[in-house]
Amino acid sequence: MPVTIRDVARAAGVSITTVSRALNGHKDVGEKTRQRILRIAEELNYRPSAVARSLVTQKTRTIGFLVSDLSKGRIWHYFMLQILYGIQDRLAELGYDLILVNTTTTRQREISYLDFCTERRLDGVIVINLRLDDPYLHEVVESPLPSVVIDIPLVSATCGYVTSDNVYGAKLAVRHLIGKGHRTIGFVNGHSQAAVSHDRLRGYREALESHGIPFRPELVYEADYTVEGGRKGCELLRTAHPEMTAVFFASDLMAIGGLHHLREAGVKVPEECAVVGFDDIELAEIVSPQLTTIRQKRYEMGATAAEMLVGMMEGKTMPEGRTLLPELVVRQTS
Amino acid sequence: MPVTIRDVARAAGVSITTVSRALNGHKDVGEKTRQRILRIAEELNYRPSAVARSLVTQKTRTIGFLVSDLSKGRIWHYFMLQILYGIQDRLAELGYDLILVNTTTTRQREISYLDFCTERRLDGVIVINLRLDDPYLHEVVESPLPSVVIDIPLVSATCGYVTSDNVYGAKLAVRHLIGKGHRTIGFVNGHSQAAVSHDRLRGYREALESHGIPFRPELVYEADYTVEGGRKGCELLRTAHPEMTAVFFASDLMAIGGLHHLREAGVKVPEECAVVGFDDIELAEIVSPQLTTIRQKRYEMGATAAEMLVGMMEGKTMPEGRTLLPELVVRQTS
DNA sequence: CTTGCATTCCAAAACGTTTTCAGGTACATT
DNA sequence: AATGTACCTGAAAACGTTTTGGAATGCAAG
Repeated sequence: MPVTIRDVARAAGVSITTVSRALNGHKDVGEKTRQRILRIAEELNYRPSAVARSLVTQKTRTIGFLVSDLSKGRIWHYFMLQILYGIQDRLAELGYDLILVNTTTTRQREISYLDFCTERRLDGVIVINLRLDDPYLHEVVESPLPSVVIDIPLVSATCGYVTSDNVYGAKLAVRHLIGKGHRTIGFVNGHSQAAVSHDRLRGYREALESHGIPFRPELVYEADYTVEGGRKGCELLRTAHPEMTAVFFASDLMAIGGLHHLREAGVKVPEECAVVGFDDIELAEIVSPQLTTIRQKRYEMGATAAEMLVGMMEGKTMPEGRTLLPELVVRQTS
Repeated sequence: MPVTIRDVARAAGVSITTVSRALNGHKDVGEKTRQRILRIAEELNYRPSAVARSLVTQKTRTIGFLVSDLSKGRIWHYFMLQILYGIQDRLAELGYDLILVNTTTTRQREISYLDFCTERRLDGVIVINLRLDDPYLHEVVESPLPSVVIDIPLVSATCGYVTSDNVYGAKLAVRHLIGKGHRTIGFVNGHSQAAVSHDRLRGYREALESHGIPFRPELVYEADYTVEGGRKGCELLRTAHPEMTAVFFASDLMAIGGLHHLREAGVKVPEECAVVGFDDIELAEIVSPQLTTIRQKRYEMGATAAEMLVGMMEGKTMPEGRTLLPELVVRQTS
C-alpha cells in the first residue's frame, strides 16, 4: 500500500527510469519533467524503499554496533554511551544508520555475530567491549566485513581500531600524584582480558620507574572494572599497605568504589589518601568529592570510529589504528 | 559474492523453491532432499539475505527506537539506558532488531521521523522523551505505523503507551516524608512539557491534602530535569522558605543537584533537610549519601513496550496503555 | 484402465528499486 | 540530404528471496 516509484511514474506520464533519475539528481532529465516529477512525488508523498534500493545496490547503508554484555544490572555502559553518541552523530552525517547488536543475545540465537551481520547485509560493524578471549573476536577481525574495534589494537585488511593512549594516560595520572608528593601509590587495575588494562599497568609502572620509584607488584590489585571491585581492591591494598597515600584506579567506577571504602574507613580524601580515576564519565563530576581523573575523549572515539569505518567501506582509506590522547582533569580527590 | 539461494539450489540439484521450503521448514519436501539441502547450505555457508526477504514479505523485522535530544553533554540517558536494554532484550527474543534513530539528527536531514521510518520500511517504532509540544508527536501517534510511546498517555488505533504510575509514585514519596514527621515539603518538578511532570505534581498535592496539609504553590519550583536545575531549585526554595525540612525532586538527577547545594550550604541530610528523588537510576545508590527515591521499573518498561508493539504489529493485540507501579526505596537521605 | 489423491517438486511471478543499453528527437554541421 | 551530436527518455535486466499454481509421479481405489 505504500506508494511506489511506479505510481509516481504513472502519475507523471513517464517511465520509472526517469523518475528514478529525477529523484536521484542525475542530470540527463529535462528540467520541466524533473520539476513535474518532484512535485508529483511530493504530492503522492512518495518515499523510496530503502530495502528495494539495498537489494539492487548491494549496500544497506546500515552498520552494526556490536556490544557485548549489554544487560540489566551493568553500568559500565555509562562509559559507552558517549561513544555511541559519537558514532551515531557522525554516521547520521554520512548518511548511515545504526543497528544495535547485543552479542549476548545473538549468542542465544545460536548464530555468530558475523552470521548475523551477513544475514542483514550490514555494510560494516563497530565492536566494543569484546574481551580478548572472546571466541568470535578473530572471526570478526579477519572477516571481509569492514570493521573497527574499540580499545583492542588489532589491524587487518578489513579491520581498524580506535583507542586512547592508555600508557600515556596512566603516566599522566601517576606523574600527577608524584608531583603532589606521593611515593607509595597503589594501582587498582581492571581484568586482564581488556587490552587497556595492560597499557595502564605499563604506564603506571613506567611513570614510577622514570621517577626513580621502584615498581612493587604487591601494590597492584587486579579487579574487574566494577564499583564493588574497586571498593574491595582499595580496601585490600590499604590494609596490606597502610603507608600508601594514593591510589590510581583504572576506571572511574572503580575509583568511586574506592571512595566508598575510604569514606567508610574514615580516611580523608585527598589529605590522607589521594584518588585518581580513569575515563571521566559524567559521574566523576557529580560524585562528591569530585573525582580527579584521566579524560578519554569518548565522543571523539565514537566519531572517529564511524569515520574510519565509512572511509574503509567506501574504499577511500586503508584500515589503520588511531590513538587519541587522554588528558588529566584535576578535581577534588588529589 | 555472498552465496545465494541459487547457488545452494544448483549444488543440490533442485529448484530454489525447494531450497526455500526446506530451509523454512515447510513440509512438502522429501526428507532425504531436505537433509541434503541443509547439509549443502551449511557447507556453502549460506545466509539468506534479510533484505531480499524483506522486499517480498514486506516486513523488515526491524523496529525503530526514536529518541530525542541524544547529544553530547546530556546525561538524562542514564535513565533511558535500562529501558533500552529491556526493549532490546525482548525484541531479540521475538526475533526483531533495533535501529537507533536520533530525532535531532533526522531533523537535520530535513525529514520527519515518520518519513525516515517509511523509507526504511520499519515495522514499528518506540518513542521516548518526546516533548508534548514536539511538532511531529501527533504525526507519529496518528500514523498507520504501529508505535508505542513511553511516558506519554496517548492511545490511538495504532499507538499504545507504557508509563509508570507517577501520581502514585509521588504519593509514595510524600507520604513517606510525612510519615517521617515533615510538614513543610518542597517540590522541585521537571519542565511542563513532560506528561510525567503533571502527574508527579498531582501526586505531591493530593498526598499533602489527604493528610490535611494545605498545598502551597510557592513551595513548588519548576526546573528542567537537570542536575543544575535541581541545585538551583533547591537553593531558591530553601532561601525563600527556611522552615522547609524536606524536598521531593521529580528526578534523581535533580535530587543530586539538590544534594550538591545542601552540602555547600552546610545543611545536614537528612537531619536538617530530607531529600527524595524519582527514578532510581544507578547513581542514586552510588552517590553519597545514598538517595532515597522512587524506583521506576525501567527494564520492565522497555520489555513491556517491546512486547506491546510486537503484539500490535502481528495483529494479536489492540493498542492500549500500560501503567507500571513504582516503589519506594529508602536509603540515606530521608 | 481410469480416477482420485498424496507426495514431492518446479517455473514463474512478485516485491521496488537502479542501471545498462539503446532509441528517439532536434538541431547544427558537412 | 546525409551525418554527427547533444539531449532526453524508456524497455528490460538485475538484485535474492517467498509464494502461487500447477505438474509429475506413484499408488490405491473404483
